[in-house]
Amino acid sequence: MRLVAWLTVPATSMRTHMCGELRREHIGSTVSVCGWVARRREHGEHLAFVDVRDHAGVVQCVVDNSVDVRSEYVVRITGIVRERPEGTVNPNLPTGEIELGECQVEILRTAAPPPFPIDARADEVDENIRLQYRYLDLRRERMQKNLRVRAAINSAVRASMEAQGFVEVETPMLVPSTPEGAREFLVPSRKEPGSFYALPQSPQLFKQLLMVAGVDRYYQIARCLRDEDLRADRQYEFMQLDAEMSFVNQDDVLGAISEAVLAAAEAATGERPPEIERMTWHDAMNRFGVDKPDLRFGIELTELTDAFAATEFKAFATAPSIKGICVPGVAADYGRNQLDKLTDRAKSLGAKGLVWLKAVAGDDLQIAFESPVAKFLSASEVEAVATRLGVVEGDLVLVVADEWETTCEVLGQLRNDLGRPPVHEGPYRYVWVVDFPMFVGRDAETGAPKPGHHPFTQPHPDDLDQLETDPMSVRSQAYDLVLNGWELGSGSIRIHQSDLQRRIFSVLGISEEEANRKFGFFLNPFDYGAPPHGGFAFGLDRLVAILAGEENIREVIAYPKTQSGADPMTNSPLPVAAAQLDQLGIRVLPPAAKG
RNA sequence: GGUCCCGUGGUGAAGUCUGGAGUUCACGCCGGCCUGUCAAGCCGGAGGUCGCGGGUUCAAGUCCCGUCGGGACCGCCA
Repeated sequence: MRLVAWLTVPATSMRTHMCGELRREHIGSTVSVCGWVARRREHGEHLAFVDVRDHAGVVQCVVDNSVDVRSEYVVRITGIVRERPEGTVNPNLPTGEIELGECQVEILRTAAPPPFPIDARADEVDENIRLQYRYLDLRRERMQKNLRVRAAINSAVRASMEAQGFVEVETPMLVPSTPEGAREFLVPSRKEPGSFYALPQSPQLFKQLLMVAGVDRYYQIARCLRDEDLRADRQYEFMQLDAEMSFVNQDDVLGAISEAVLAAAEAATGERPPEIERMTWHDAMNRFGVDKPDLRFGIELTELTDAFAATEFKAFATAPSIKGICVPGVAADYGRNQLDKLTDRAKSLGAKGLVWLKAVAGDDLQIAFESPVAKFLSASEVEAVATRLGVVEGDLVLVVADEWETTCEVLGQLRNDLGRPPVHEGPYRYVWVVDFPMFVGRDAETGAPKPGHHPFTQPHPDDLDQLETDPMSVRSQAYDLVLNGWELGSGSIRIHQSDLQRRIFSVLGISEEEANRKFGFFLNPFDYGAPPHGGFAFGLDRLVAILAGEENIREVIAYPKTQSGADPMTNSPLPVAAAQLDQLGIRVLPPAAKG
């Protein structure tokens, strides 16, 4: 973190320095600082220590105790920087070697006692109260840091994109409602009562049309809005680095976005991460059981299907896919009760069951397993599990047998449950997940394949032949960027050829008439000359949160909403006056009667 | 739409399982003392509709039902 940059704020008519920037080198100079009273320590009639805080830090001011300053008063203090007397240096404070003496105190504004302490203790305060008094919460060092990490990342992203020839174009906030995708926020039209704009869930349409327009490389730090339920990593409103490029292939896009992400990471942490590795979707599922693998820890899924080819254990005998994970050293921590809970968890994730094996010492330095199914396992099967998973005494082995995808998903979730470190721990592990399947699942009614990314994604060139014959095996040119198990964002190479687009619609079971009705406004402009193009968008809130060591994106958003979508500070959302609704031609239904 | 956790002076917690006077602890606040502290110290004080509503009971912060608010997750987020 470039803390130094935060300390150097130009002097104003009221202050010469920031509180937090004063050091030994300033000894002897007369300075003025402005800020909030962080703490006051009184020592008799004529001595008090007042810690004054601004965003750069705190400095101790020695004042006459007759001056009545209290917590969070806004003050301007003029004094002489001097060395602290021997034995009174505070090594815990960057300004701890000096203090301000002979202080003149000017009270710029008195303050009521804050509802919670403006320091690290507020980390424990009910989040609702922090949000209600967000302006006080933001006054704290942690939140000031988060705001500034965010600003540094935004700035680095802009610089990187511009250095690569991207041009920032702003797209509208009032856009048409689109039939597919996330639920939208609607904005009523006053001039056309009954008609509505939508707030953009992303600038997708507009950025692709900028490619048709010949902009070549577009980017925007764009606000996106989705009316879906909120989570630790999801808000109604969030920011994306949105980008689109012409005359490119997948490598070109990944290269450009990698550059911006690495520049952002360097700005936030001071260290440029190594080149971002790539992994196919299939590898990610096979080894980690998720399409957003957290590479900070092991416990990889290990293939066991062939080892049980001739097993007597019925649940394993017929399963298409058998895999296991080995959680090191925790066998003793899991009693029958917790193991039952793990089994329930596996079942709720879709598995038929879960086999657990505790590694214990066997004969001849061999590993043996303590497990309800141990008696069904042959010596060679035990040997295979122990060897392939690298099991040592005290490990807990979990095995799932099911369809390949279910086996992977269940074990992947258990792997995260049992092994995933908190976000602020360990290295940053970026990974591009590529070669996503073109189609995921089938429509329950029509049986047609459903698009994995969106219906305008280019299939993988090697798989074009299978599009009609074996659509589920077709890979797409869609890709995700993942950091420490969080999906930062996704993108794809788009279809710019009308014949290929028609083939995709046909596979999806969308008629030409329906395609025109639903997507014509988007695709017809392509007939005027769409260049080959592709793009990407990633969530800045998530990137900032991880780089700031926060588990929750609310901590890196100045004014976030609660899980129910409310803002405790402004009390929004609120009812509006009837006259306002009349003007918009809107009538609100009474709340539905509860049954 | 669903599952789970939480709600006690301004703040954080204990008390709830096993009902018995608004009880306790820390911080903050107010007043006093205090000339080298630094989350100062010492003495004194004020401050609560135990989220809200209903029920059971001689008696409810505590048990039951409902409801509101907050959080984690599933669904959802092409």
